[in-house]
Amino acid sequence: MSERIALVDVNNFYVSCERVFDPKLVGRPVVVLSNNDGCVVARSQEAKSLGITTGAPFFQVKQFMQSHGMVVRSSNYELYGDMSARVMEVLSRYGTWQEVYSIDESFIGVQGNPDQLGKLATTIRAAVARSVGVPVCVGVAPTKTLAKFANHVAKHNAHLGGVCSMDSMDPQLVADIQSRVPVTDLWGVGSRTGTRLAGLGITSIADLKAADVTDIRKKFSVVLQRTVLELNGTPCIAHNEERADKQQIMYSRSFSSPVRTIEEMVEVMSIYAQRGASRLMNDGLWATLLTITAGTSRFASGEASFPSITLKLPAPTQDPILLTRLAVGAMREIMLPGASYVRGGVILSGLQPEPEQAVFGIFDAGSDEKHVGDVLGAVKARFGNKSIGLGSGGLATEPGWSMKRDYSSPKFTTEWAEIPVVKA
DNA sequence: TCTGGGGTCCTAGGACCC
DNA sequence: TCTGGGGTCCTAGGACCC
Repeated sequence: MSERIALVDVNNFYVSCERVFDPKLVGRPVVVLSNNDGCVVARSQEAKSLGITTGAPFFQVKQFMQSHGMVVRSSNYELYGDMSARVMEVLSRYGTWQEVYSIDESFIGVQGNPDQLGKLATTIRAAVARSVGVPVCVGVAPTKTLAKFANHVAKHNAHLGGVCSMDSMDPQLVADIQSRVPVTDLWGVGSRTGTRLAGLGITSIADLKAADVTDIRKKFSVVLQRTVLELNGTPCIAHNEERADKQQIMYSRSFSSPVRTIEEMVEVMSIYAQRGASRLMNDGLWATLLTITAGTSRFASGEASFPSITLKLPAPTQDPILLTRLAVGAMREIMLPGASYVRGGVILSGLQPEPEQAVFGIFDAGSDEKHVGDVLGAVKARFGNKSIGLGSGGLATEPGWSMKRDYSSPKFTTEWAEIPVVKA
């Protein structure tokens, strides 16, 4: 009986979600695009085989995709979020603890001898397929870093049937694989660190595993030191079973057409600040810092401008009126009129639970202004997000810069009007 | 013409205090 | 002319992740 960690993740998650509701997509090359239909963020195996890369700008590969009969979808985060919750619920039944690590993957604590662990991994895979309908891979190992690695092995070796439990593997085979897989494929080693490691002759996972930990600590960081320890079987990355409280809430989007005037940017900030305030209320959090940002395209030749400023709020708040007023006022000051902004954002940080003394708006009274937020929230919950808003945030028609989603699938699971109809 | 969004953790350096 | 040392808190920026 040993304690082990399983890392379960959904294969090509967004594409797999689309396929659940549109089985015609099975077996075909499919890609899902980022917000604003900007670039490719998810690809089916068939699309990967045709050479489509993650992050490829859509406009560059559009022709190629059409000529190969690829299916394109805009991202549908409501659908993916709902499907994610279903997968996580199933996984929670199989672990002694669970840490939801991202929208499509979760660590869970598992126990057993090598034989039992292998069977459990297969059982989990079948359970998710049966109750949610998406394919997963399972990696089982003594540490998180190794569980990630095992998952990687499961994914890249079809004959393993989507599971890989390190306890059942021949150690020599593990060593062979680790000497072939580049160190940058490892969880926690990105391209920057990879370049520096290469300078020291460390290019494979096996090289890093054999490196001197104190030397790594000195030359790099405690983060990479932990990775080396974990590769050698010593768990040292803590699990956060209960969701750690959020540290920040960000609402940031690129625009479908550039924003150049103060009037339009005021509209953007007004809407984004109100979205941020709604999220604060949903999460029961109050912000003490407000950051606003905007940016011109990094790919354009025109005048570059990246205005950004952080304001200390007078007291913890979630008030949409105050946040809107401050965001709009600050942006007026720092933006460069005439520059072609392609994105903007509002970040709320210094988050905390309900404070004893909160500030509500520009008046001193308090209760009435708190009321405004509550009423906005209630109306949105009942009639939808676009039903009400303050100032420019209440525009009934979409502004010219708002997000483009030309290839969206319906909200199959979260919108009554869009639930699929089954005819028997 | 058109290149995503939302997070986390760690570190270095400055301000401030005794 | 000489000009400590140690601690905490905060922030900006780097690196990474999906």
